[in-house]
Amino acid sequence: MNSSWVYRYCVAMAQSPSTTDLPPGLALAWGVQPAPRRGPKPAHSVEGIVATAMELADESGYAAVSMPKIASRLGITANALYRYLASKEELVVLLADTGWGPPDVPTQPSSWQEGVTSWVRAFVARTRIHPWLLDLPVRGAPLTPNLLGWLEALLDALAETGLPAADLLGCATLLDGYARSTANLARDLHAMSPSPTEGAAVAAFLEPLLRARGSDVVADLLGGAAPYAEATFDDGDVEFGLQRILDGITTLIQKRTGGGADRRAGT
Amino acid sequence: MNSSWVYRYCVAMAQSPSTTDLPPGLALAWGVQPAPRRGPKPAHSVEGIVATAMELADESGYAAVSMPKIASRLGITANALYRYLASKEELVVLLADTGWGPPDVPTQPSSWQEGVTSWVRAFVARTRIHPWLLDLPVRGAPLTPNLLGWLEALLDALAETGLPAADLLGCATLLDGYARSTANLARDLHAMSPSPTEGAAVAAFLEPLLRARGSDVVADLLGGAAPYAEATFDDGDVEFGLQRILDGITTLIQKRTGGGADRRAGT
DNA sequence: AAAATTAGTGTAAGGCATGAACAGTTCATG
DNA sequence: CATGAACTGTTCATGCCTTACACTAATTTT
Repeated sequence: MNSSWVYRYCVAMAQSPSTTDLPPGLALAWGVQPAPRRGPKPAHSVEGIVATAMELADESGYAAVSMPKIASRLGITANALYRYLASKEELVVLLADTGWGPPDVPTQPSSWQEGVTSWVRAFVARTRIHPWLLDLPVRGAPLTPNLLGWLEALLDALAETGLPAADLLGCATLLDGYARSTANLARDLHAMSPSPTEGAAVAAFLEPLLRARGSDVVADLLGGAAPYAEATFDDGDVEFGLQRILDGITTLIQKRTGGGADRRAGT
Repeated sequence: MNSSWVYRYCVAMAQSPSTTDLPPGLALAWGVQPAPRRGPKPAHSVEGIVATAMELADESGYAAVSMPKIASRLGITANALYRYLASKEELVVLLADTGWGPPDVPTQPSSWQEGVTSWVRAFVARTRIHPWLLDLPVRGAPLTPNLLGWLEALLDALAETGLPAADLLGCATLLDGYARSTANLARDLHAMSPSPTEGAAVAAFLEPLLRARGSDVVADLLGGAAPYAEATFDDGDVEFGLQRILDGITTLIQKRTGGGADRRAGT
């Protein structure tokens, strides 16, 4: 298993030739002080702009976050924003970091299972507060303080397993992906208004087509879907997959400690 | 564990009052014949439009798929496309179905592990052929033939475990999410040109900051990142997390068969 | 005070999805 | 066979979006 996360760090930085000119938003996110300025005092601040963007996102989703809307809410024109931000992409980076915030997980979990579980729960809870976090077009590695804080928290929890570093990375990637998928699913379900009658209509449309081509398993599910009328995605849904992953990691620990070095990771 | 997938089916259909007017793209995807037309013969077809959109996506990514671009490539104006499609969202649905295509997995795997493994591999392989599949803004349930085909294939493979239906859904959701996350990661890594020297510069920038706030685990990873110079995301990376999930499902099977009914799913 | 630098405005270009009105083509029916 | 309905593709238009450039006004340094 190559260390995929580490890759993302390195690779995403391909554009930054020196430490002084970092990729958009990075220096800002890390609070690097810009050189003292000479002209008129800025009437606004990057923090204020990001906060306004977050307001918009909280109210109407990520699609509503546009430069003109942010600017007009601040009483300036869209172009003025570009005195504070190099591009919208930079805003998105800062928005992600601010939206995620610091990870709120217990620092001293009683077991690695508990630590990982609360991490995943905290992750999903965060996306419930700010659903638009899942819509942010963030590509590449997490490089901002809070995003790295989340990663650190997860790795800290996993470190208690005593697994080698390469395995920790693999597990972190697995869990991060799971948390993200689950949060996405929960968001999708929450976003659509459940209407059992019309859902049944589609089931009636699809079921014969599915049966006709032999997709019986899916057809059965669809047919049996009517009973499940409440569309809430409860914590049990989050828990199920998580439990499988925890069990899988447990098996890995046994393999690593008991089975000796007969197999390399992932095989 | 509520049956999350099934939810998605029902809920997504909330907009379709009757079978005759289905949500955008659904009837088309299922090949429902439209009523015989009277006017002039259409110079183009939905299939052709989707194929052109796929060309554009393959060449320049999903961002390049715009109505004007598709239209100009077909020699018509953008508005003419709306004689074939109700909206861009509909195009995206068809694009997803066409891009994924039928699942190419062995129909008779020798074990459920093998079946699931080849499903995940096929999934990831597909996203390597059409990376833009991961960018499509598809919300809600898979309701098109090929997407349901992929789900069916996964459930078929999982059915060999003998687990109850509710568990199968949970496992399918878990695996689908994993495959998607992994594919996303692989795509991100592949998309960025790896440049170890500059990656090291960022590591040098970040490491002291991370150490200063006590993020030693991440800092160590970052420091040790230099050796990993090749940015390929090999099959081992896909395999690692998959193996954990397979182990987790194995544990679940043991729990379900051996442990009796002392615990409900996911607890 | 003068010069340099910067904040915000106005203008504008180029891109996007999509709506409405319209011209021309073709088919079904009288 | 003719006529009208239906349909395709065009033009015109709206309202978004990001972002580049030139300009004015304010402020700090020299």
